[in-house]
Amino acid sequence: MNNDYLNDSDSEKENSLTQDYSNRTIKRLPLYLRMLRQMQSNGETYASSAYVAETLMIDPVMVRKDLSCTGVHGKPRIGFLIADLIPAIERLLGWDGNVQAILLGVGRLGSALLGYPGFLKYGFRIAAAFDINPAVKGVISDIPVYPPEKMKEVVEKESVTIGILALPAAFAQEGADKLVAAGVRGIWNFTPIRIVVPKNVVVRHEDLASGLALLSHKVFCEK
Amino acid sequence: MNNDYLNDSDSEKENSLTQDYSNRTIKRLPLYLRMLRQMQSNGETYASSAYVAETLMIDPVMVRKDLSCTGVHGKPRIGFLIADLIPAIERLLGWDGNVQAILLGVGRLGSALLGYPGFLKYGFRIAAAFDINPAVKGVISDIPVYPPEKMKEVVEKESVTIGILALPAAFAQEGADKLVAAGVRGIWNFTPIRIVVPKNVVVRHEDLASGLALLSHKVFCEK
DNA sequence: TAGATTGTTAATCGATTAACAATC
DNA sequence: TAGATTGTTAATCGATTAACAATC
Repeated sequence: MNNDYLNDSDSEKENSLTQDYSNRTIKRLPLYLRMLRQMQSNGETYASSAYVAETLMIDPVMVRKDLSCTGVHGKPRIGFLIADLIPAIERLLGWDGNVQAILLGVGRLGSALLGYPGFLKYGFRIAAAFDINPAVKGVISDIPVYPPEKMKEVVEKESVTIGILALPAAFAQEGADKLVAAGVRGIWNFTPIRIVVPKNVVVRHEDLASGLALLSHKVFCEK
Repeated sequence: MNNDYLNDSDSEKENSLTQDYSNRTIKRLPLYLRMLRQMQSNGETYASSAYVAETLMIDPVMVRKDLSCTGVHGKPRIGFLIADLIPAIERLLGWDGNVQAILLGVGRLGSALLGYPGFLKYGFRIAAAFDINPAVKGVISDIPVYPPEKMKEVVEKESVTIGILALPAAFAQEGADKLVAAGVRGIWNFTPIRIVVPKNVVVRHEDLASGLALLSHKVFCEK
């Protein structure tokens, strides 16, 4: 059974026969990246797994195993060369190029995502946003908002590869279809709907409810 | 090693000796809940695991196993009584009472969360928000915004149990300390910082970067 | 050298999937 | 009864943790 759509689809196989990094490793890489960048801007040259592990509260063995996926080798008694590690992680995440994205649905969540400055750190740029409602046409947070008809044109002109779905649930599948038709290769889905897409399109389902479920279950139902 | 802080801390043990539902099950429960509510509002009485599984694209065996945690028993050839399942899931998630929450940091993400109407479906209510910046004082999306000094007072008066952390990274730990001092029992952390809290406070780290990492790795680095 | 750190292999743990019995 | 569906036990798979060898 295919579980790609779930928020934490850590258990997939598909075409990952040769990869020796797990999904959990991939999810931790941004933590390392953020920390390493900070260390670098503090003037540090090497990072030891013990130090990284303690700061991020992760087991040091896991840190070494995760970092070994980058291909960078640490030096015993010294640690890993930060200047090597950062680009290696970026490459592993596909964050080295300039990834162009578009956003569908400029509601509350959509606007928040448009204004989020962090995406650039991930080599990400939201090239444009789209909304059916003509009232939101214009420019929000320096990003132009167009009607959906212009989607394909923008995707082609700007080489957009990622679509962000922030529509009301009722329009989720319709929006996904439009994104696929326009030619995106990955969809970051913020709706609670499991959208159906062709096999060659990757979907990441970002579900706030599942996170909240875990938190409130632990607070109210345990101990 | 304690991994509670990670976005997908699916591997914890702690005080869950007697529980027979896994973290992954808990994360899936909101999906079932949403679907069952929709079915109920469509006038349906029973839900079969096969139908739920197909709609949500989950293995039917897993659906049955997940639903069995609720204590509700399905009837062979018929399915599960929706009217029993809904309150059972709500109880398992702690979503049956009226959970009061407060939000720290009324920036872009914070405002989006304030305006998100979905929380009420999860039995959640944001009672108040707090921000150091006096300029944002007032009312946003019908929710009052106060200076941090009022936090403890509000937590006590409104029986607040959950704190939502939507501050800039640099103030994350400071904000967490304030939430703990004010008496919340759980923190939903939207900053990329691993905050340190006493053992009796539950933290859920909601990390968009990890989701994006998985998506872009699959799009750009696989196949 | 001694000691700190890396990096790998084996054991364990948790979650999913497969097989199948039970039930209406 | 026959057949569809539930529900449980065993096998498999993936990820973490433990143990320890290798290296500077």
